[in-house]
Amino acid sequence: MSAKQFTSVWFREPRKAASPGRSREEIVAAAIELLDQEGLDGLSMRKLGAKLGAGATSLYWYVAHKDELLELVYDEVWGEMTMPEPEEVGWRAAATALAYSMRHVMLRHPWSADLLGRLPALGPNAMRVADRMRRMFRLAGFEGMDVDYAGSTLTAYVYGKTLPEIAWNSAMADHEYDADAMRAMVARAAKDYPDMLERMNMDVYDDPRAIQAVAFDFGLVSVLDGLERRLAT
Amino acid sequence: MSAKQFTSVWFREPRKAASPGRSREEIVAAAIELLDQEGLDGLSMRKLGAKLGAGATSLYWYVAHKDELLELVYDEVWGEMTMPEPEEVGWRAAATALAYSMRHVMLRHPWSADLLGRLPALGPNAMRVADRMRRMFRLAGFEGMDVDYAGSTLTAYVYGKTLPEIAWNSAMADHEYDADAMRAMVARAAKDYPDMLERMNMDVYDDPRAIQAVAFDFGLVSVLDGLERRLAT
DNA sequence: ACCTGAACACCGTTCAAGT
DNA sequence: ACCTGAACACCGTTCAAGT
Repeated sequence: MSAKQFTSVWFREPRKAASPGRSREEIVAAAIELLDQEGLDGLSMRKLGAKLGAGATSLYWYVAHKDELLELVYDEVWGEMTMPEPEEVGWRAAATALAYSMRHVMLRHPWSADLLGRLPALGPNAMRVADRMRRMFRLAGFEGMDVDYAGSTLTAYVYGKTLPEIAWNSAMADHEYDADAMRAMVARAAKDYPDMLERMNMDVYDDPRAIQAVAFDFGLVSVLDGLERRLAT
Repeated sequence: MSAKQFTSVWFREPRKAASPGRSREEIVAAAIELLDQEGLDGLSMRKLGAKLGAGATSLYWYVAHKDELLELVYDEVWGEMTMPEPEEVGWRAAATALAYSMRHVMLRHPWSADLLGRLPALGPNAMRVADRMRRMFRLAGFEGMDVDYAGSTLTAYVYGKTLPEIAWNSAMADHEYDADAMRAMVARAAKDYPDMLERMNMDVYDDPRAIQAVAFDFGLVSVLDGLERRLAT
């Protein structure tokens, strides 16, 4: 119906670059600070304006709407992801390092989980990582579209695994954590499934963070093994 | 700080079950209808009340807050996921079927992507799927915590892969899709990376849905191969 | 060129009051 | 037991007006 073309912040020239007023950089930095402190719900145009000592709506001069601001902020997240040059360490070590870096950046900025996979990743930092990842998988031996497929398999795993971790962490941060109470609750939900109840006796609920770390590595190794297997055939 | 215990709709008795007034089932059904029509942003307590011919705030008698309503709705999503009995078809066929079913349910209810991984999955339908998945991976040969790890590897992949698909689809639905314009835009973003530009000539942008389907299968096979490899060692 | 304030059309949630 | 309406404290965004 709507004839609007798809667009993105990255395709609009920023308003005059430098000059007197506020800059995009300043706004983005303040936004990230607010996000780290208060989460995604804590970022409102009004609060951000106030933080910058500006009127509630003055940000609309720099940014067409809130989503553009989020696109900007989102690319900063990509900027924090680090990864060795695949040519130097080999593809598998590079892939492992990238996966861990993605996970740590997400855990450090829990709000980023709500942006990942939802916003177009067309900023310069996202591009840099995407390029490195492509080179990594070509080095491994993938060709044509398989390079893309391998890349999205890896990122899908990392993302899909880390997001629930973040949700769990934040639910736990908002509440008093009590391993036994938790166990009792889950046991109640699982009461009809003897096979699930067996899990209750394990130490899953005593040190959830440690378990999460082991689980992440287990899956990562599996995914990389699976990709490696495709190269062999 | 807050001493509140973690809780969930599933741990509060529903208000008197049957009886005259509205029922949870009725409310949940209306909520899903609204969600399918207007997406997550389209679901407000006021609109849902109106749809049920009730005052804006009468829903608060059935549900403590909006998140509880979402937990209820979320479990319906799990209820739509189908999966053969692993004992009958073998673990790998069952895992493949489950993965595809998850993907299809998510694509059918795009709003569910915002709930998956974010809300605790403690409802009866979620439990049923979780139990079947556990039995599936035990049948495969996993033991102890590895059963969990294998399960969360699979769901992480499906979820992490499908969510960006949904975001892409909805961005495209809101805009006029033009393969060449899209190509030009991405090319511009990738201008510094010759390796990425090479991709532009492929047919990625001509039939995105078909490519997504192939990509999903590629990754799924890889993940299952990787899990299978762990069993061998 | 940059910023402001008022205004519009929304939210979720609480709560005293009604039947 | 169930539902209502008014009220509170918020949202994103538009826009005419100011400097």
